[in-house]
Amino acid sequence: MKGTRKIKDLLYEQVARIGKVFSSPKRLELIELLCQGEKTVETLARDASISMKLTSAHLRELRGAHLVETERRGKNILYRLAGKEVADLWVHIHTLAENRLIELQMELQKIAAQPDDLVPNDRETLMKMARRGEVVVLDVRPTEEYLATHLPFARSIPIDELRQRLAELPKDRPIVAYCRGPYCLMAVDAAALLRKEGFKSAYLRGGVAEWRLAKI
Amino acid sequence: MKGTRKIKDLLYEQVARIGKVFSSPKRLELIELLCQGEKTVETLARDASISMKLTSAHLRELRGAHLVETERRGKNILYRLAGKEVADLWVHIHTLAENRLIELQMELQKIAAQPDDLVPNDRETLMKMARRGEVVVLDVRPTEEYLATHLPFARSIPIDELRQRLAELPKDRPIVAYCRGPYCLMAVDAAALLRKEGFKSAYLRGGVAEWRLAKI
DNA sequence: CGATCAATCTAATAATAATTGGATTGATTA
DNA sequence: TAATCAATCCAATTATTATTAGATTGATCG
Repeated sequence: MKGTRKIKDLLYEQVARIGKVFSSPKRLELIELLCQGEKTVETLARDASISMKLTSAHLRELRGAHLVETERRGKNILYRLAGKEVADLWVHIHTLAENRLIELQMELQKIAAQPDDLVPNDRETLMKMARRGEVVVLDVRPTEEYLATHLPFARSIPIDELRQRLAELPKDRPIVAYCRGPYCLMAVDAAALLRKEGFKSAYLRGGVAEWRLAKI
Repeated sequence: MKGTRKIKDLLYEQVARIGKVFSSPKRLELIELLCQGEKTVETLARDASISMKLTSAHLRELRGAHLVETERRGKNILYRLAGKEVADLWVHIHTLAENRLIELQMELQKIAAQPDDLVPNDRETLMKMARRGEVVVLDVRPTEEYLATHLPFARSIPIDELRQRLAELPKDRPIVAYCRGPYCLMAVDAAALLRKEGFKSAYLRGGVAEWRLAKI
């Protein structure tokens, strides 16, 4: 009742350290990238379109909050998330944002490749269909990310190679593309391309992190 | 692939708006208070030990992110969370913080009233015992908060009145106190007092928000 | 070993956010 | 209607953060 205030301030202060990490757009993007698997600073910088110095500074923050771990591999330093719960929190935060911020909803709607690039709504039936080969689940992320983890039954064709490798895909069954997550846009582009080429295309909004959390 | 960057920045920017709200200790405390039910600015300011102006400013941020709603009631303005998901995210964030930050773990350990003020670990058995009257679940928050929501089978004795009302409690059965959450400390104080007075006391770390989320 | 590369550290500057004081709004009460 | 109260708005002043530049570290490779 008396000296409680100082303790409380200390406790909330600590929790806010975690919150701060999620308060910068760039850091959020880095976290989403790390959800795809471990990466070097260079790769992260390139994928997030920021300088290496700035990337390094942001990663420093992440490390300070114990949300990522590092490991030296030769010349490079690999970063990875310190646990699945970090990916989970990212999903929780962006989900809340999508629920609450009309602005974000509107932006996301604009992105939708085509009104009828239908997003299969129910994961279980999608998996059932994928298992039976009634749909093709297509991972359009870079190969390394596919190798790190991917959805069950997914095939890998990185978005850059898609145009050249269209022949590998069937025209009679729907092709469901996915990428890193709802802000990645590779899957949207892939779906649009496929549709233009006469395939039955669709895409998933989420990536592996969203999928994992939904399964639990 | 081309003008993607601008869109991405916009999207992450939006999500970061939510993250920013959770990046300030004071705002976190306000959120936890709002998890207990709707409150006026004055009440929030008092409970969080900050000036009304500053409280108002922080609440403005919360409102800007659509995480709280307001309603005028006579002279006062009531604030409430805009949805359960907001409380959920608060729980998710502080849980991650407790898992990742050793500093926070240490602080929380220091608080523990007594090594043997055992926290009943399993919610279901606790509820079973409460239903049968084998334990007394005691809500030590202010009465208004108890009225807004409380745990099943809980009795209300605000911490301020506890010393005067000890006679209402049994000495033969354990008394499990709880309050707003792990950073509130009222339950710890209550448990310490009860123990000193010869009761079998314990306390829960979580409050109603933590309980709700765990049940789902 | 000297050169190169990936990444970090340090310090400086630019951009944002927190906090406080003074004036203002909307509702209530004398 | 004037006085009061709760809360907000506005502007100014302080802290904190983000970002960039320059020097430095640790590992590899010729």
